[in-house]
Amino acid sequence: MELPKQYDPHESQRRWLDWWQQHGFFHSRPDPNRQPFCIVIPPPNVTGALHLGHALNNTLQDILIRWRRMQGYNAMWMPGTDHAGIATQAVVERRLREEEGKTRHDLGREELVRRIWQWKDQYEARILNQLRELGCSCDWERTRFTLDPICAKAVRRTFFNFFRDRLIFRGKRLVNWDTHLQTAVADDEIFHETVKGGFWTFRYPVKKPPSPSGRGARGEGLSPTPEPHLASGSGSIPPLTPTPLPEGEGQEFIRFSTTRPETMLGDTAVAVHPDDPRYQHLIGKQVTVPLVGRDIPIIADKDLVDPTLGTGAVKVTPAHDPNDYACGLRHNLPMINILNPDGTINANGGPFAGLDRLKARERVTEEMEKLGLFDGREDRDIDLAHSDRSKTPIEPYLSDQWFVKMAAPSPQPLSQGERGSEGLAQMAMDAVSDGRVRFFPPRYAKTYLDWLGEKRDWCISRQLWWGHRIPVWEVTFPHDETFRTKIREWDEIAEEIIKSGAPEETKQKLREKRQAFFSDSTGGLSNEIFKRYGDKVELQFRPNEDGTFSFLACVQPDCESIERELEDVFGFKQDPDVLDTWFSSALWPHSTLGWPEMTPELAYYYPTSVLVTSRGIITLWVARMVLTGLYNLGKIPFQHVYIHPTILDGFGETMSKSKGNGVDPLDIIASYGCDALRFGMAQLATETQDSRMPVANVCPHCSTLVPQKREHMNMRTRKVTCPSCKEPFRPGGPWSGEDAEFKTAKQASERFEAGRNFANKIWNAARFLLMNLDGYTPAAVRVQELPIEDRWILSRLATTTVAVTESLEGYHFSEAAKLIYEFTWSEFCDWYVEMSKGRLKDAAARPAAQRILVGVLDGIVRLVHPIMPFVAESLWQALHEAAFERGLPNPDPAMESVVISPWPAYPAEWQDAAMEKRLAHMQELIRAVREVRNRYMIDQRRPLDANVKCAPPIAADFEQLRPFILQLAGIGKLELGPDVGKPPQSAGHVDPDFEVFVSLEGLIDVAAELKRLDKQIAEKQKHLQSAQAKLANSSFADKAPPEVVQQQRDLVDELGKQLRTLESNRKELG
RNA sequence: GGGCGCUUAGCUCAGCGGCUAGAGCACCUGGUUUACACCCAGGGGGUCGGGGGUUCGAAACCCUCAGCGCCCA
Repeated sequence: MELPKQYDPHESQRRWLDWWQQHGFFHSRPDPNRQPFCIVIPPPNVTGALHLGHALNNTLQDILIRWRRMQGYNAMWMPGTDHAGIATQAVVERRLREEEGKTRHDLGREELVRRIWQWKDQYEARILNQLRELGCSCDWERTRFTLDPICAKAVRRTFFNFFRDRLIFRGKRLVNWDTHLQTAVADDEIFHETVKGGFWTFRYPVKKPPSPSGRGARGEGLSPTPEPHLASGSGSIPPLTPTPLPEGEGQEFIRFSTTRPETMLGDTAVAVHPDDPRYQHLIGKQVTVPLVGRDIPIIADKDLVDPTLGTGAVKVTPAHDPNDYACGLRHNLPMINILNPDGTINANGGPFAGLDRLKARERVTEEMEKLGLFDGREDRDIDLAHSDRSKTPIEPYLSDQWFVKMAAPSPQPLSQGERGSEGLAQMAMDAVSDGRVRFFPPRYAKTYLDWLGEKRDWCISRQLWWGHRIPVWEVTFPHDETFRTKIREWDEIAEEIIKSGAPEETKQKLREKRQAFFSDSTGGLSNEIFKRYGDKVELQFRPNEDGTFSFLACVQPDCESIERELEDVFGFKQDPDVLDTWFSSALWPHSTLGWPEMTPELAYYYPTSVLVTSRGIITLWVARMVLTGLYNLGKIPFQHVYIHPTILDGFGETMSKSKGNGVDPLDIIASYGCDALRFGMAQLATETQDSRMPVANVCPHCSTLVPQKREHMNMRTRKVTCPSCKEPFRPGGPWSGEDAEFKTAKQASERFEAGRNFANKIWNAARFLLMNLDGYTPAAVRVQELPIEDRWILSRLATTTVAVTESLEGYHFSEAAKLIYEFTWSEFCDWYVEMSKGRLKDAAARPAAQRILVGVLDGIVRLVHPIMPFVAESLWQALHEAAFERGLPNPDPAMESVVISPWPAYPAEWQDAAMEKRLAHMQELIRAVREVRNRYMIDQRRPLDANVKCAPPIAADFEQLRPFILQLAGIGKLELGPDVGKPPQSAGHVDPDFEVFVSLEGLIDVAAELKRLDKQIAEKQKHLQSAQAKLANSSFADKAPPEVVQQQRDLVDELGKQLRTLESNRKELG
């Protein structure tokens, strides 16, 4: 049997992808007799195609899955995709704008969502295909999507339970508001950019007789969390009539600076540092906000104010700045919202209402100047938050949002999950602190714990149309004092009960109390709802800012008829918002397995074994999966979290399709093959955080790699001239469509050459074997009976196998790849295969040599399979023909596919360090002779004579290895032994255990040889001196471990000996 | 501002208290020996970012400075 000369990765990919699939090797079923190993994929966004970052993430998962499958685990890799709410909607909306000039409002909710589903179908297919092409051994039959009915049910159930347990609430909160898209965006959906701005200084007049204000009363306190006092609408704040300024001497002012003058319209305090002597006398006094005529207090706040900055006084706008917001909560300040959702000033801005905020900024400044209260402006660079989606500046904005409570006492009696009196965040922190969930590398646990430790409530609502719609229906009632009191009473009772008591009993009590309340209240509606739907509907009450009240009804999953009745019969309306994408992703490890149904899959595979992801989403995703897993099931979602590096481009920038530096894995596969891509991915998975991957454009005319330059990114360059063939092309990037004039380059990176070459190397090693397997007979191998070279390679194989296994256990993918590469290339191919060539021609030695060759190659193919499955399968199948029964130490009929073959493990006693040293002597000897031959440019075919002076045991080894030494070093006559002399004209090499002299009669260049010897002597002397200096240092001998001291002594002896030899050689020459 | 990292050969990276600091690519020399030129043999190339400290001993540990990246404010 003969293989082609070169490995063809594409042919291999074509053959095995379908074949694996047809044989169902990737499908797993629950089997109580086997141990599961399960990974859920981090579901890629359907926003766009995968890039190399995904290739890395998924290759590593596949390596783990394939390896564990070989180890006999029942391995299951759950695939799927994520709907990626805002990102996907934004992409579709942008296309709508560009291609049809329409907005989402032109289409309407239903039609827009339909279009996004179309987009999703297209990209989901593309993504899943990319994963298949990467060789991912996912259990494809189980593929899920975060918006599919199975996942939706889990979302509904979780939301309902949270709602029932009072862990979800609606409140006014300061959010990152995208005025362009008119939605709140999460913290991770914004980026900071320094822009040119200003720093204005103003002054407010201090009122003389400080008037006690009635403002600042507490909120109603009916909501599970205290709400800040909300003041919006002209009813609750003083009239917007500019007050005439106090005249005359003695008028005091307080000066402050701001980067956003328009926010003065919403100021509700001025803060100073409590210890600042300049302002002591002003604390507690009032100032007037001139433009709106509002009196506000001067307060002391040590957290908000840094007395060393600016004037030491700070205006406080709680509704429009995060720090001010916190201050407002501390001091119970009113929160005045001055913005409309589109970023224009609302009615609270009085005369400025209707102006865009930037226009208002100018106008406010002008008006203040007219009043003589403007003290100048300076230029300043401002670090401004921008929306990732619309690229417009973010406004901190007070709006209605839904939240999950992170710190509240978790009312466990009502939930099915784990007990945790400290709240959801603490529960998730404990799982990592006590080691139930382990991070690899461990330092990433800090990111997780620090973030959860802040226990910030999780804003889960998004003003979008694409996503899981919030399952809450609302109906509003007018203000009614009796009703209000009743509700408060009921609410207090409910609170009290939730905080204490045993599960079932409590639930029952709560039902009774509620029943009692409903039956005698004016809430005939709620009474009716409760009677009709029981616990299918969870009702809550909420006082609104305007004095009205709302019923909020959360409906259990699978109750569509109830939802319809609520709307049609009772006049409820569903909340228009959808849930944050991360809400559904947070459930991924159990929703994909069928929760809330207790499916066989959930019982068997959960908790999963390991989660593989990048550090960017430890907080957003990993933490929340742990949290919901514990809440919903009382169990962690995964035992290990492996965090892999982030791939950056050659300039150290993160890869992204929009920049044009994000490489499509299919481009790499096209250039180098999938095995090469995967090997490259494994290679760069070290413990570092980032890995650079310089990107090149592949010239579409001549395939030359043209390095990407910064100016090629972001579609800034349309034409590049190939330096090799001089033809023009367009560099790779986020272009929409083809260019009429220039072909567009694919992208590549030479870092994948190593993998391509390695695949070819293994291929050719196998090719060599297969050409020499005639007459192969399987037989058990008894290591004691083998010659030195066989024992050496088996020792190396056994040692490598253990090391590879340990590397994978510790998620050291790069180490595993390196070990397999070095063993295969530098030991098996470079030495063992070379040594075998003679033996294969020797009828007596041939059968044993064949067995070892086949056995070792079989081991290599298995070891490399998780990383390079295609070449592994090709060779596995090729071996079937010539050596169906194979394996060490006892041959067995081979498995149908390498995918299901057992992971190698060899007898520990095969590992023999002494044997490895003995062969290393031979390698050193051969290298020395080759070096002399190269240096003197002696023809490869001309035999050289060599004398080797060494102790008898070493000579005995060399004697055994004589045929290999002659063959590999090209030696004609070889003298061995302790009494062997140095030929008169010769070049040599001094090793601690032997000296070798190559006879160079008639060839020697005495001057060159002297020069070389002098260099060697100088090196040895330098080394000897440093070793002697160490020993001369008395504290070294005293404090260093004895074996280290002895090591140095031996080194000094050895170097002395070598020096004497070198010097005598020199003397003979000179 | 806080945190996590990074800075080692021309490039991309290993090494993370003790042999003369390594690999791949690139570079130089020589090679059509029927496994492989995606190859073989050999070679050159680094005061391990700067400074200070701990230690018998530091690329590695600590401090500090400079530069870079990311995350959180």
